[in-house]
Amino acid sequence: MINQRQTELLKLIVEDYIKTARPISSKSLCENLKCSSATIRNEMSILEELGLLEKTHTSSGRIPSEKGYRYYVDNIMKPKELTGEDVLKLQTIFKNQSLMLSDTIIKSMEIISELTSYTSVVLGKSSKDNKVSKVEVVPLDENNFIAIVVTDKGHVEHKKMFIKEKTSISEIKSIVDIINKHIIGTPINEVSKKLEFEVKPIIGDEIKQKEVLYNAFYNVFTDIQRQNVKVTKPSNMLKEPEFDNADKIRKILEKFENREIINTIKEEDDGIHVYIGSENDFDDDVAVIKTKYETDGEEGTIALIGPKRMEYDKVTALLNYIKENIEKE
Amino acid sequence: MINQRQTELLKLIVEDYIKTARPISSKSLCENLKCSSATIRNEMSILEELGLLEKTHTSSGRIPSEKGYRYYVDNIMKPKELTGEDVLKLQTIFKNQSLMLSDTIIKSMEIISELTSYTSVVLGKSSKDNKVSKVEVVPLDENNFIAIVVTDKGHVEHKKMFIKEKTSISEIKSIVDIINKHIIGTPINEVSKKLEFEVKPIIGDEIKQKEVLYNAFYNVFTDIQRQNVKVTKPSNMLKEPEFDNADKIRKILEKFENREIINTIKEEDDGIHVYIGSENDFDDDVAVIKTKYETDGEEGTIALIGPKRMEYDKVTALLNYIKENIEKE
DNA sequence: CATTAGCACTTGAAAAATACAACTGCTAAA
DNA sequence: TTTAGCAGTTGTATTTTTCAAGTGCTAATG
Repeated sequence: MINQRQTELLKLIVEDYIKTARPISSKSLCENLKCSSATIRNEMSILEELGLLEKTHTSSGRIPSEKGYRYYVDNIMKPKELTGEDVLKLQTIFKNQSLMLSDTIIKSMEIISELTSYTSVVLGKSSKDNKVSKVEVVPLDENNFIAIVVTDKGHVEHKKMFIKEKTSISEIKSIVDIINKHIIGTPINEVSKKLEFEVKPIIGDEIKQKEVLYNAFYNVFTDIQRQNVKVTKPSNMLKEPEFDNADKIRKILEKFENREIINTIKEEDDGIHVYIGSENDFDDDVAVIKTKYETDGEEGTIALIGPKRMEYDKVTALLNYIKENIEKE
Repeated sequence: MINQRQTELLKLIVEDYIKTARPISSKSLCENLKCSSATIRNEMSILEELGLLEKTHTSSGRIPSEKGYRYYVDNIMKPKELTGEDVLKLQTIFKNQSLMLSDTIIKSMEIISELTSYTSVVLGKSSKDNKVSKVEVVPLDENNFIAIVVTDKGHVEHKKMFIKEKTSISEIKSIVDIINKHIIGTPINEVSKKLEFEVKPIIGDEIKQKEVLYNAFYNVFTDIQRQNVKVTKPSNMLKEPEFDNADKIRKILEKFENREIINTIKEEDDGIHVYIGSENDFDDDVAVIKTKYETDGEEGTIALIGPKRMEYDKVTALLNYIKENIEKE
């Protein structure tokens, strides 16, 4: 454990460094801590010994180490009170009742990205609460059809079907009727099973093109549960001075463009989690703050990505606010 | 006009510079042009006088000027023959008949982006060929409904409607029936007009919540004609050495993230067009090659964005191939 | 007249040298 | 325990040096 003054010192250094991105000297903290620079230097070297501070070179001021940030986040920082202005901006999104939930989430995360000038990520998909409430086929011509599925939570998905042999709409209709009969009211995560074991056998007897049709619907149902990824403004966070290097920017950009890395954002635990530097898959200078959300019809993860030198208190408060508002809807 | 040898010289310099990104010296071209470096220097200074070549400093080799690239593109370059391998990759997309047209376009442009390591942009929207073929409302609860519109070319759009007063599905149905009666078969660009002058008056007499319902549908129809933007891998082109500078990368990145700039990609003229350096809105070191496409149900622009030092011959050939394949579908 | 050899000259890039400001660590005194 | 004072360290910015890679020009050549 570190003492009162050391805690205060660490707090000052972290918060000052977050603001300025420059190593903090002992002299600059005299006023705040009401003691001489020499005293502060003594305390600093203790914190350095503990691995909470680092120097960029022998005679430089101190910066927080990864462990220092972690200590700050876990033990020192308090979530920041949101400003009225910020709340107002977010409320205009949450109050708009004709937005679909998934759009509300995306829009609110875009706002956070703007408020913090970091980068936001939303990983969302329809949850298993969704039950199929309508299955429909619209013919385009004799070979092409559109399959549409709607769930009771308002998720709509569609897919084109191409059937080699000319097919009458009545043939299709009869299949859709069968599917409707068996599938309506089924939670989407159970649809595949039902399709396989209840619908397929029946269709098999009736229609020749069963395979294509069956597959088309199978795909629509799969798509409904697809992870949706939305990344906002990578350039935002890349403006921070730690990324003032073409190669570093390119490396991070590629990660944003790479679905696999983005999928590692997915959060399984409840609560708001902070991943600092080596704790995340982006870069040692990057921090990720994320939280799972789970609500009627939609679930996923929202995350903010920025420099390790992130305004943790503000971001934590904002994410929490969004999570609560999403989940109470 | 420039003579035979000067043309050959300009061609060699442009193509060599595109490959290497280094100024081209007179000596390095001796073998190709079968004359001494002094002769080449003489020719070079003529081309420089004409504004087709530039030096990076007094004693450097030559690089093409913007005008030099333009001359190369307009008068020297011939579209490159595509390799069998490239064609094969693209054909697997075009032959997949269960892809919707808009997905085919996006996927094929992703492939081009990969083949060239530049960045591709697709600006697409459903064309006015689309006629409304089905309008439907699915109820979620007493206050919320999903409005769905399908066109005869297979475009599907949906929107959530929130209605303050509890509304029975039969009330809604009657409106949908009216809309269906008047709107089916109408080209989407005429729907707003019809909605305003034919449907609105009738609804006004029948239902109290007309405003909200009417607006919801109005919005769905508007959305169907919305410009869709798809940008692939900005990081691709930013790997080129001319962008080896954090600030330059950030500037260009922002343009990619800014819808307004992206919308300037839109091309009105037929054919394949090249915009070099100051001719485009991105950066003096950037070139944009784009072409309009227009096909049954979908229209828009496809573009490739890369360094001014772009493989114009290859990109032109690829874009042309895509355009032709889209339009013959 | 077009071409070329030869050479002086220019320049950027890389490496080395210099100067300086901003810190720290340590010692000894309060 | 705190602090004043000072020697010592290091990065950064600036200047200097060196060097290779080119060019432009002149005069000779076919």
